Amino acid sequence: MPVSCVQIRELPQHIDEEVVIRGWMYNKRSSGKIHFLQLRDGSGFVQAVMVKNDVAEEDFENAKNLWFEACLEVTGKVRADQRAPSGVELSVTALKVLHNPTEEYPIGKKEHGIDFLLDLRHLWLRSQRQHAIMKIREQVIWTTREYLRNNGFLLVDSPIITGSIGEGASGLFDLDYFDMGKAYLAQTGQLYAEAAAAAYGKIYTFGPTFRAEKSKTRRHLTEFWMVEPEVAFYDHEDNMHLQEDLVSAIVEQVLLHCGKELALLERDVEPLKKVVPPFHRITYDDAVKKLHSLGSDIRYGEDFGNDDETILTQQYDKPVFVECYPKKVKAFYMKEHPTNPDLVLCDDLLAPEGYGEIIGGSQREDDMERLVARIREQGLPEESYTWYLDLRRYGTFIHSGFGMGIERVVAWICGLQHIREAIPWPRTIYRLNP
RNA sequence: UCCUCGGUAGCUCAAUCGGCAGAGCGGGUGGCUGUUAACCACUAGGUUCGAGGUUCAAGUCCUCGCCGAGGAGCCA
Repeated sequence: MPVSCVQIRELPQHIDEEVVIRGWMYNKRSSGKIHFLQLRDGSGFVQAVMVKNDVAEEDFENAKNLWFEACLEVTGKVRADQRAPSGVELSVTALKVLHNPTEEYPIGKKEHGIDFLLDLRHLWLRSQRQHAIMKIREQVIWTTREYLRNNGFLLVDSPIITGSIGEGASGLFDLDYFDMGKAYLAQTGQLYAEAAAAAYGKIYTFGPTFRAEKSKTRRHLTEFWMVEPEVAFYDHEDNMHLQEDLVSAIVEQVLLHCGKELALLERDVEPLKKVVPPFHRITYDDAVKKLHSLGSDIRYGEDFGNDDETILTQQYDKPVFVECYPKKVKAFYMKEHPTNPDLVLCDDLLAPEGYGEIIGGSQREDDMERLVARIREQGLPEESYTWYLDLRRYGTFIHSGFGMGIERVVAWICGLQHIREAIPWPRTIYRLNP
């Protein structure tokens, strides 16, 4: 019977069988007459044990000369072993070296600095830690899509190259677009999402967005992924329900499917287990009062600084909504508060443990007159918004939506120090490669 | 754009008051049949980011520049 090629993940189903696995050797320990080859194939990790007397002399000699990250095809018998972290080991019977590097692998077994690792991001992704983060990122995205699909949302992606501007002229990347002048990389899909909501009711966009702001913090990337649901006939209240439901579903599914990854990241899961609806709520007005009592010098009418966000989230054991900000610090499309014209019907969702804002949402202004007034107030070019105003001209409707930053959610759930580990190829103001 | 900190071996970092530039990991050689960031012995490895200055003497002090990190602002 020919020996079958299997993935490392499947090894427990092949105990006492002889199999072939293909992968990379990420570490090796060796005695004079026994080699321990640590192998990785993307599906899992396993130790291949090579005993001198059990293999051809040439194979044993070849193993001795392997460099880290050598690509191997290993034949061996699968053996249950309590000493192995995964419970199985491979007793090697034959070794085929598919590629043995001739240079030292630059990423060592001890710690490295962040700059060095980011320069080697293409190799760094091979590490167990980065693999765990990518797995959780995938779970976050998958659950988001699944949740929205199961709840009747239609995916209607927005363009990445746009002619008109989104929320304002600042922070946009521009490029030359044939003979049509400047085009811009989208910083939000929201205006398009509103058009899609008028067409199909419950929709969402999901894609990369771009901010050219020179932000230099652990919460910022110049390119990041955002999911933006937009729902016809949802008001501010419905909107927040949707947000807490979605975030809770994401955390629940990560806890359910990514226990190993969270453990590898040494993430304390107790705070995550508390992430169930309803989330805490506080109005902007009350939040300012609370911050004052906690020693902040924030002035009423200002947006929160990062310190304020951190102080505020430390008061709660799960995510907290901050509602109804002053109109003048928020975007033009947010709906005016029904009883206080100085406020808007919006919410920021702040993640606990100091992570801060992961969602920004609002009910949208559906009144044509007020919306035009707001565009003029903020000095925005009215002519850029003609199609957007059509949404108020033809069957205007109550609607709400929000944007959730995927990397910020991943960074929070994984307990990362910096958002740049939450995306495969981070783009920051000083980093364009790899 | 602003504030703070940093740049020393391939990597992570030491180097006291300005007084012989070091360790761990990685590399090389040898040893070891159960290692878990394996261990033990030996060994090679340096334009101390760059330019200028002070000094008998500069990794260390001064000036300028380059690069990076953290934070502020802005935001998801």
